[in-house]
Amino acid sequence: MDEAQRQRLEETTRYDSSEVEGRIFDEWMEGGYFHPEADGSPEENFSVAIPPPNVTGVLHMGHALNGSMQDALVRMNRMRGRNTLWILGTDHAGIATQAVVEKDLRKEGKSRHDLGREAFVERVWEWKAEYGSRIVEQYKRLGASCDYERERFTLDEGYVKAVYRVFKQLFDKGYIYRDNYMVNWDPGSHSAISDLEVENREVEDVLYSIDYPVEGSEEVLTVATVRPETMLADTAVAVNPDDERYGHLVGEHVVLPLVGRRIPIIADEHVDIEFGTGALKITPGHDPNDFEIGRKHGLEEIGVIGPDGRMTEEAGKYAGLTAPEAQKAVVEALRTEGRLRAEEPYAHSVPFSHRSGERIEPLISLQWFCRMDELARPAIEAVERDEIHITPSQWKRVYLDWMSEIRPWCISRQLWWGHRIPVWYCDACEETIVAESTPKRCGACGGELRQEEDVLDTWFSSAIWPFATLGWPEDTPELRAFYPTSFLTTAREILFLWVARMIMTGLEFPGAIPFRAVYVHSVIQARDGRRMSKSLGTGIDPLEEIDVHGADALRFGLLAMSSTQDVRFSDAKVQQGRDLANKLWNASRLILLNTAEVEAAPRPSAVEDRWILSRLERTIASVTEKLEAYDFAHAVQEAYSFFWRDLCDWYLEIAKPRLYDGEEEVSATLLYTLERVLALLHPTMPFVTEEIWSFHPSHRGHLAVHAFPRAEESFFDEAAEADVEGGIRLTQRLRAWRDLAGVPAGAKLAAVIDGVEPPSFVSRLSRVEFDGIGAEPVASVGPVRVLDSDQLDASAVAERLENRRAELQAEVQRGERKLGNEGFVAKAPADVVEEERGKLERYRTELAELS
RNA sequence: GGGCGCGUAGCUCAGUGGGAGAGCGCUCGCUUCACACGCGAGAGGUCGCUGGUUCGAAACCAGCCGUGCCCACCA
Repeated sequence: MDEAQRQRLEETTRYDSSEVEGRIFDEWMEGGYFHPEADGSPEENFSVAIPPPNVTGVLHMGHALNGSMQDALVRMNRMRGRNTLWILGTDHAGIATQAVVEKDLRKEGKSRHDLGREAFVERVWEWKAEYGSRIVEQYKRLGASCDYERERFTLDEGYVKAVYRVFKQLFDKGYIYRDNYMVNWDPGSHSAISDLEVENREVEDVLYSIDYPVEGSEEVLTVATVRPETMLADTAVAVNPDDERYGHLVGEHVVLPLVGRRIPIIADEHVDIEFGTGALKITPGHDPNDFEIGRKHGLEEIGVIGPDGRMTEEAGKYAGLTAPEAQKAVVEALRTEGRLRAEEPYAHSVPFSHRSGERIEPLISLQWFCRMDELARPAIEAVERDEIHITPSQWKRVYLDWMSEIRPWCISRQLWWGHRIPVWYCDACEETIVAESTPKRCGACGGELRQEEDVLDTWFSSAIWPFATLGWPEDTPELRAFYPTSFLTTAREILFLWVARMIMTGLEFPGAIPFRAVYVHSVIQARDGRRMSKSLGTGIDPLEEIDVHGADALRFGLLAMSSTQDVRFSDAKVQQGRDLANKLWNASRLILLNTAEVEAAPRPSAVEDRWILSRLERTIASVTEKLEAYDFAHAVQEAYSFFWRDLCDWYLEIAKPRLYDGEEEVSATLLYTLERVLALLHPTMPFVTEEIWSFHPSHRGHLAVHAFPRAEESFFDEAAEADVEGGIRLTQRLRAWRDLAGVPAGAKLAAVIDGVEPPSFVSRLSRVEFDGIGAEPVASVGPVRVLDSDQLDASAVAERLENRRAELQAEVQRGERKLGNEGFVAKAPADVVEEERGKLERYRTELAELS
């Protein structure tokens, strides 16, 4: 520490994160600490693939929490000397990004169709170049020690190669196929989406009962529906085969009102006899259940609603109306014809697009699918056998349950931004070619080729993130050094969407699990318990928190508030983090500005030195263990408690006289303790610890690459802990006694010791002199007999005495009752009984002394 | 409909078989020479309800009430 540094330390009584963080981050980058060479094996190295944020995204609280957790483990392992890679990148986020750019275009009064595909995609790339690095910069603000030199993007040239290789191989294996099938059509993004991108919401609809006349009979079949407009596409009415009411009608026909089409009455066990009238209209073209039933019975599939959400030509006179308009018109027409038997409010859950928020329109369309069952099998085994360990453990069950019922995945999207599906069609000979790079002409007939228009689901490319980012399918040094990665932290909402798929592709392609452990973290809710969301206005911006309180404060706060269950965002915890950073700074000032010029080393010369070293090493052991078990909340709170309570409140106060005397032993011990505390806290609070480290006499390189402490068990010292903690308790009791007896804060009390001499600090910290003479004892606090003086308020002392007596009597009663219970004495473990006896003895003795 | 959670101090949360904890807030007292983003001392809880198991339950079991999330094709 030079003169300038000393001066800065002396003058700065408050830690200012905003002055420090940018500077420190630059130093780390210049040091190149986050950019490892691709050496060594995955077993000895440590690597993490960041869940790639959307390129359109801005850092939200989920990223901040997830990043804080990953960085804590990444930094700890880097400090342990492991070759550590935290790979970062962004996801092209097909729908989201396309939507952003289309919105821009609309402001210019244009649509993507005005530009044409090529120009539009070009435009998205321009947008990406300008805004795509925003979130990466925001991760830097958090202090995330990612390898920013290896940043990847899911549409990088190399990444596209990986995606195409995967597509081709899955196609060749027969897993990927094209089919006319019912899909979730999202009218908002104008694309099919997968089952996982659909969310069900409770909706108040109207349930309409409609009479369908039975052909050649006076009977009617009444069906119930919330979507009467789809009746235009009905191709059957189904009843349960066991339904005695309708047995005679199966095989007959009804005449579809408004349409006049003759449709059969069929029997299918899917129909619930109890629901409504027990007759179900079948619309294979617009309902997933009806679709299944229709395929089973070979029914015609009619589509009356088009991809634009409007009625098609098939809908006859309703063509051109939107579905809701058609619904109104159909209901009106049915009413006029007297076919509408009933309408009643009906609450049920309805699928909505997770992307656009619009109500899903089930449609039959020609899409690409991927069969998942074969891919799932090894992915199930890997988790069952704990080759991939999921924490908290209940998510293992959830994962396995979902995987065991996995269904085909619709992987095509009717978008322009994304990986265009590597399939080419020859119109001349109807050949379909799947290739990893663009073929020139049709291999069969030499004809012109036309590429599939659709792109792949964004999650198809994120599914290969852990190995595609390392250069697969090439055999790169990165892949050899860092795959499989060490662990993955994630929000549970993408357990299926992403995590499960990475496991499947990892096992299928590189042939190994993508990570050894998965940690599912809590969701941080808004302060009021609602979910944080932009649309609700409940979001809390992590960058604002960083601006105001510092990245360290936010990181500490998020880790401290995290849990295995969802938690509400706690400003208090962030503030606790900020206070901790400030306290670290000031405790360090006390130490660094007052220690003698000695080497940092454990040099205990008093019982309190042995105590603090014991507590330090125990804390290191415990915090490390908790970090490794992903128990971040307890890890940081335990470190906090050791530093603030043990080190600052007690040890520093006890050690001050020796420190000011320039004693070498205490200086060495303090510098040693500080060094280890800084290193221990660095993974969670990297900035403030790095900044303080630059003033520490042991400082050589940066703390980011300094050794992480390993607990020295030889310093564990139960005897010293018992002595000092006894002294602490006595000090606290004396202080409390003074306070309650009305003694002025600054006054010194006279007393004598009756019994074992307490540790020497007790007298100073409690402001009680133990060499009093003359006056009469007026009270006992443990072994201390407080002597009478004019500092004492006689009535307060008497009251205090009376209160204590009452307390003790209650305690004695409790003990006697417990030990008088024969069952307890006979059945409780001996040590528990012994402890009870000891306590009772002590309380009786003290009570006797008071009388 | 199935599954998984949660209900502990005013607030946010720990605690999983032997006398209720933390942070914040609150009260009282401190310009004590690192820090008022501080120091010292306090108040505050029949651990959702009812039964059960146990010598002993906040914790284990059952039921109920309240609440959240995930999955699911009853129109």
